[in-house]
Amino acid sequence: MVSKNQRLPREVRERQMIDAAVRVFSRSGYHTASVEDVAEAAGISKPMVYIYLGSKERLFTACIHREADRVVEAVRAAVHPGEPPELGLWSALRVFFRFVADNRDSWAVLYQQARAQSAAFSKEVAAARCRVIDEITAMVVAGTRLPGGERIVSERDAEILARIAIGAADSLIDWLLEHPEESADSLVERVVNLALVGVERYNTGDIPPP
Amino acid sequence: MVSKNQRLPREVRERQMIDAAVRVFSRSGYHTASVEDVAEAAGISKPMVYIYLGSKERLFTACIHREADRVVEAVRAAVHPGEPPELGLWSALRVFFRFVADNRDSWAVLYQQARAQSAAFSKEVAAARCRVIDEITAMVVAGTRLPGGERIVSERDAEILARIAIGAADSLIDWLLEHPEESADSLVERVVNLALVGVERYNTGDIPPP
Amino acid sequence: MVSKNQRLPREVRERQMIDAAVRVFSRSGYHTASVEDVAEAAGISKPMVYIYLGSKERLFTACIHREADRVVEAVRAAVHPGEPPELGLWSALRVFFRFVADNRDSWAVLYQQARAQSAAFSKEVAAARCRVIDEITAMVVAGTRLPGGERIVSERDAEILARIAIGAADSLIDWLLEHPEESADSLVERVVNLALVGVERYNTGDIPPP
Amino acid sequence: MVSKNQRLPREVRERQMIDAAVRVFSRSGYHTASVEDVAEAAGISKPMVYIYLGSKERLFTACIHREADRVVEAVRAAVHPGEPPELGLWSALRVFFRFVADNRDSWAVLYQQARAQSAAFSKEVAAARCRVIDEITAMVVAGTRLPGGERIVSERDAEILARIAIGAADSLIDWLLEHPEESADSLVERVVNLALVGVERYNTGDIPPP
DNA sequence: AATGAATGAGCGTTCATTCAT
DNA sequence: TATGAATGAACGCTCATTCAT
Repeated sequence: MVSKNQRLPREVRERQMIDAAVRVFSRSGYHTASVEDVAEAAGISKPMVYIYLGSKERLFTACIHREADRVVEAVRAAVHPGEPPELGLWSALRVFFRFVADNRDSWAVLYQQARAQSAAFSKEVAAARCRVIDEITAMVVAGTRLPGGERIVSERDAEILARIAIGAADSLIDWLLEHPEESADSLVERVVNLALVGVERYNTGDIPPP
Repeated sequence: MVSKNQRLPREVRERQMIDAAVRVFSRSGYHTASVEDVAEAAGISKPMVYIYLGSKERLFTACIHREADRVVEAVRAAVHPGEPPELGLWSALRVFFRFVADNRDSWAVLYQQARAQSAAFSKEVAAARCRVIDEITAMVVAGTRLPGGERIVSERDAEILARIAIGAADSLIDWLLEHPEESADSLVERVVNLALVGVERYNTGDIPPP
Repeated sequence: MVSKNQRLPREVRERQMIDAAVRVFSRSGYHTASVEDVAEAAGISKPMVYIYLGSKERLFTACIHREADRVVEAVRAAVHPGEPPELGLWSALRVFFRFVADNRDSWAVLYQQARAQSAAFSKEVAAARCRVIDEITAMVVAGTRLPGGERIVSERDAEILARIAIGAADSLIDWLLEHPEESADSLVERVVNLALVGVERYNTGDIPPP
Repeated sequence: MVSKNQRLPREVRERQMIDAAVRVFSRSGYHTASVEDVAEAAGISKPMVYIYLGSKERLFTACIHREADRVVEAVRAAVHPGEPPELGLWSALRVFFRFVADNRDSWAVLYQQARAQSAAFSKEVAAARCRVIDEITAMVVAGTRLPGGERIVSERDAEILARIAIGAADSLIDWLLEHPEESADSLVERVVNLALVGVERYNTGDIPPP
């Protein structure tokens, strides 16, 4: 660990703190984790957290903001403008799943911890979470447009699909943890295949439309 | 409000407490809610909670157990033995979605709160949550069997489908809260239609297999 | 254990309670023991204690009174009026030691517990303890009178001797507990012999008067 | 009173706390005294006690350790290596009595409070108390050796003598409290004289060997 | 810039005590 | 007579937060 009492530029210190906070909040939960725990994990003293971030709540908010930025960025980077939209939808979903699988701490803070706290906890937290949802929705909208540009799913349905994707990703993370022999990619493969199986069965008349 | 200091049999009081606890834990989160809050919501004094349930943790565990029982029971009741399995799958899923939508507090405690607390919080809580997942998995397994009895999805894939259903239901609950004009049933309708749209597009070649 | 809900005369119930209380207070200490513990040990319900004794403090006081009576009685019974006083002193001391050794719970409540509570705990407790001290003092006074009736130790010195006897008995009880192979009688034998050794050494000049 | 919120080095504060705790525990008893009481007596706030000492039990243990050190040190300092053992015994006893008389709070905590708590309270407390007993026993052993070096009392009897000394000192402290006109020294004088009286009477045949 | 020292406020828990039956 | 049901009050302990250096 780095030696104590180092003078570091504010920006660096702040990143250290948020890194530590994401890790700690993810593993212990927002309330169980103490500010002391975070400071210790960041290798600094408690008052530093207050000097830089102001309060535990603001520290948590900062975590949410940064992690929301990271997901949004990852998803955006996966949608290539020139690409045929359908492929874009699938590859973007793959990127999103992979992000969730590869950044469990980030996701746990952003999604599970943020939701478990009282809804009125912070308007800002809700807003940041919304940005992620909106981004995924936008991705779905883009990916479900026909080549000609017409929509085949309404805005509202796109939202629903986005939520399903998010919920599925969140829920499957637990499953991944319990099955270490699977990877994020193999999981996506399975999900896609399952969709195709469904399609097949409809085609063959195995499944009657409900 | 009923007059205080009523002498009620233990069984009744205990149910009142758990009812109140589910409500309070769901809205404030496990750590934010104090035992006093729960007692007040149940119309009794704090020591009663300890006399009957022993500790905050045991109170929470009791909530999880009871709510897990309720979901499992609801899903089981929806699977009718004589029915063709495919219909069974759809109707059972519908029942599950409706349960989640109609019992937001129960679900929030059972799923969101239970997950947000550190995994080591209580073995029992994890076990109770598992029972729900297993039940849904069993339902999916039953519903994805061909009429002849052969399986078309592996055990593992059935688990994945169950998780997707759970995650989707959980995630869509937020969406329902933000769209009060929709009902659980109309939501399920949308989800089913979206699935069919996907099928259509595959059939027409709009969507290439990924 | 006796069957519950028996109607017993007050006197009997009260004795049961005090018996139980002495046992419980002695083993757990006054504050650590709860009224519930005492009630349970007596095979009755908590409110009974309050109906009969009124409060925890009064229950404790009752214990002290009864046990003080018992010591006083035991010591008195050991002092036979006709007996030459010197023999009386020794035999009474022996009786006192034996009582302490044979009634550890009583003594622990009467002496150790009563002293450890704040001095202002109860005037009555102090008074009851005083009765024991006074009784032992009287015994010492009687035992240190010359055959002719003249005193060889002052009232004040008799008090001191009594205190020494009490303190020694109390302190040696621990020693007895740690040496189960010794009995109260063998211990008294040792103490007496030690006194004689001291005398011998004075006589032979081994020990210079301090 | 000193102004609040003084920043003092840990070592100093810790001593203040233990000083206050000894005083408070001695006067109110371990259970009756609250940590708040101790904090107040030390002129600090409650959390400080926990930051430095960790728990009420550890605070009490710290008191026992420190006071045991003090008695042991006092007794050791009184035994001068060159001195003839017999004189050593008497002077060391005198020092011990004086210590007990001059440090009533210390003694009450070390002996009375420590004993009144359930034996299972803390192994450490029992161990610390043992150190005192052992020290006094060693002193008695040293003081009852003949000039030539031979023993005249067995190890076991030395232990008994030590217990008697301790018990007598403890018991006589109450007597001293009730007779403020006496001092520790005058009390020791009385005790020694009483021993001599006994010797005289044996010599003159007034007291028959029991 | 950085931290050891310090505290106000609150929570989980217990217990002596009372009420209603 | 006897008890299950119920509570007010207090205590041990923690933690977010601030002050003084």
